[in-house]
Amino acid sequence: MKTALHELPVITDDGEFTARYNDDGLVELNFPPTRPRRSPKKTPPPAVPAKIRAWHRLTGAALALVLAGRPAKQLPPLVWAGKTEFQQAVWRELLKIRGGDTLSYGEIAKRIGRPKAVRAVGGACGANPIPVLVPCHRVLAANHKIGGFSGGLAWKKTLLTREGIAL
DNA sequence: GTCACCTTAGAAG
DNA sequence: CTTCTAAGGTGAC
Repeated sequence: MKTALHELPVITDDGEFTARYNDDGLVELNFPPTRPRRSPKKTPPPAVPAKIRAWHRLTGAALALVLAGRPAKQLPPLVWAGKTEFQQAVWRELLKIRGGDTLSYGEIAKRIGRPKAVRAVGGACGANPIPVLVPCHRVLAANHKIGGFSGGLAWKKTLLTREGIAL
C-alpha cells in the first residue's frame, strides 16, 4: 500500500527547507525557495504519523548542525528508492566524509571502483535528492577549484566556509 | 540516437 | 600559460 508523501517545512536560520518523507524515511530535502512564496501558511498538518514526526525532528536537528558547520549527530533513515546503484554508491561515499574534509570528483570515482567515471560522479551529486545532509557540497574539483553546484553555487560556498574549508 | 552535465588528465600551441 | 579533446553514467528530448 502506497504511503502518502508527507511534506514538512524545516525552519532554519537560513530559511525554510522542505522535507519529504514516505513510509520508510526521508526521501527528499529542498533548499529554501529563492523568493519566499506567499505560502498557504495555514497548512493543516493532516495527521502526521508519530514515526514521521520523529524523523522530522532528527532532520531539523541534523540540518541545523550541518548549517552551523558541525557534524550531524544522527540522521533519519534516508530513502533512495528509484535511484541507480551508481548514484547510491556515490552518496554512500559522501556520507563517509568527515567534517572539514573534502574530496574531489576523481577521488570519489576511484573509491567506488569507477576511476574514469568522474563526470558521472558530478552527475550523481547533481541528482542528490538530499543536499546538505548528504554533503555533496564537500566535493571539490581536482585543483581545489570549487566546481559547480546545481542548487546554486552560493550555498556550496557558504557551507564550505562554515566548515572552515578554504578554497 | 543525441546532447548536456557539480570533471579531469593530457596533449598541443 | 591557454585551449582543446576524450571519456563515463544518466536523464531529457
